[in-house]
Amino acid sequence: MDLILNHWQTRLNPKLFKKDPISSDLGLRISKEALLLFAEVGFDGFTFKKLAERLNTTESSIYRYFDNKHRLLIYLIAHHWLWLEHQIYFHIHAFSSPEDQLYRALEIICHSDELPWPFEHLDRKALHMVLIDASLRAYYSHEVDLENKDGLFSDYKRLNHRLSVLLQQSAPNYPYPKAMISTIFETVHSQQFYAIHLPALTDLNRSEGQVHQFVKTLINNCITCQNL
Amino acid sequence: MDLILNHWQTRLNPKLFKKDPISSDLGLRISKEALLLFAEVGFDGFTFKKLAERLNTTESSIYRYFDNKHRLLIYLIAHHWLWLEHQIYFHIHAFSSPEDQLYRALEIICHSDELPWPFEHLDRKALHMVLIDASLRAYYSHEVDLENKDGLFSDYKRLNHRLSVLLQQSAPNYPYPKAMISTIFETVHSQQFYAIHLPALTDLNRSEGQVHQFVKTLINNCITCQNL
DNA sequence: ACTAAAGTGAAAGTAATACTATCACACCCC
DNA sequence: GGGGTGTGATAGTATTACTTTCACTTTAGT
Repeated sequence: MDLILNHWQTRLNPKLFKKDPISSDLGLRISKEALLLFAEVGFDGFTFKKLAERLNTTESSIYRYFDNKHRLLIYLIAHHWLWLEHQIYFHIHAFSSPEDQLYRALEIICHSDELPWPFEHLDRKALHMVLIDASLRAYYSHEVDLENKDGLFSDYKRLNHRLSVLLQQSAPNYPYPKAMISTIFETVHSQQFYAIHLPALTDLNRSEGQVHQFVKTLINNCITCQNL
Repeated sequence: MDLILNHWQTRLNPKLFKKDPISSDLGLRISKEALLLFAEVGFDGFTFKKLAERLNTTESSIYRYFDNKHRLLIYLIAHHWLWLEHQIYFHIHAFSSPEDQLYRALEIICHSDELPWPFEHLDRKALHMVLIDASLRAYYSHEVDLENKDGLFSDYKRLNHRLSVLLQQSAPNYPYPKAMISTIFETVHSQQFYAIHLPALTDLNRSEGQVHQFVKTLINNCITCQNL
């Protein structure tokens, strides 16, 4: 397990943390419990103090690992993008056409819940809820530019880029591949958020199958309809 | 001017404020300056104290009008949805087919910058920036459910509903009209956010014309391609 | 012109948050 | 047995998000 952890961990941007959380038992417990706490009380309700109490440790100890709760959130979410990218490239290389690859990628994105999950200390379901409820907080903050400069979003951006390329190859005349892919990533979470909290805004329910159908149609239309 | 203001103001949900901001000079100054401050420092940087200083008044006076900065933000943004809805229905009734109506509505949504603007005390450009930078904060909060119950998002939801109906009429076989419309509303702002802060995620620039092209293609594909 | 009510400003206070700093202790590895 | 590394405990600061109270002024009603 340490091997797996280290393999993935080393691919995370070190600027996400002050001290590598997998380098110690406390670090692992912090990331594990932080994820559960985020899922439970949301981004606004999350404080280092609450987290410290749950772990029978102190705020100062947590601050040794993470600058603030915002970076901690980005750190947790980065695991999702990193793993998603790996799974996508693991599963699509068998397909030869970029189109088939893209559709397979969409399936994986929409059913990420059901994939194997290498980070044993991070609860998959909790991460999924956090992605739905709080992932937008990860980049819609007043520190976006700074954090972007530090490369904190590079995992997400790289994945976005790779899928854009596939879309471009599948639909050479479609002019907005990047915008389409980022829209899809956002949509996958926001539609689930709506399904839970603002159901008037969507016809989808929380089942990922429906979300998958929705975004598949989006892509399908890009590829088959070239009537601009 | 008071007449115009009152006409629109009365259509805003009174739960958005504790005391009607247009009922007094201070109230008007608060909403006016709050908008500018939001645009300047973002949601996180915004405090009632800063606002009070700018207005040469006190925090307690502001609290007489608004419960907290989050509701104040929703209050400001509600003006946009209300006015957008009115403009859309003013401009589309000349068209007979739901399809034409929908396309015209898209134009209006994407070029809302250039519409006349009835709220003289609220800076249109600042509101536009706030929509791009902070509008997601309006509903992605840990109080969504409560605020939704209070009807704070009803203007947005109603607009969403009306356009969904148009889309449904234009593309009777398309199964996800609501999801498509909410995706479009979100996209119009988020793609502009990306263009400014995370340009790797989009091929659009900030010009609303490009955003318009992008979402028009989305709708166009729904209507013309029925290959599900 | 007198009164009551409403609106505002000033000041103080509370609880919580987001940190930072210091020191003592335990442990583990040469 | 000494020197780092990791942790816990305590304390402290600045800021935020509010609430409360009181005094003052303007306004509205008769």
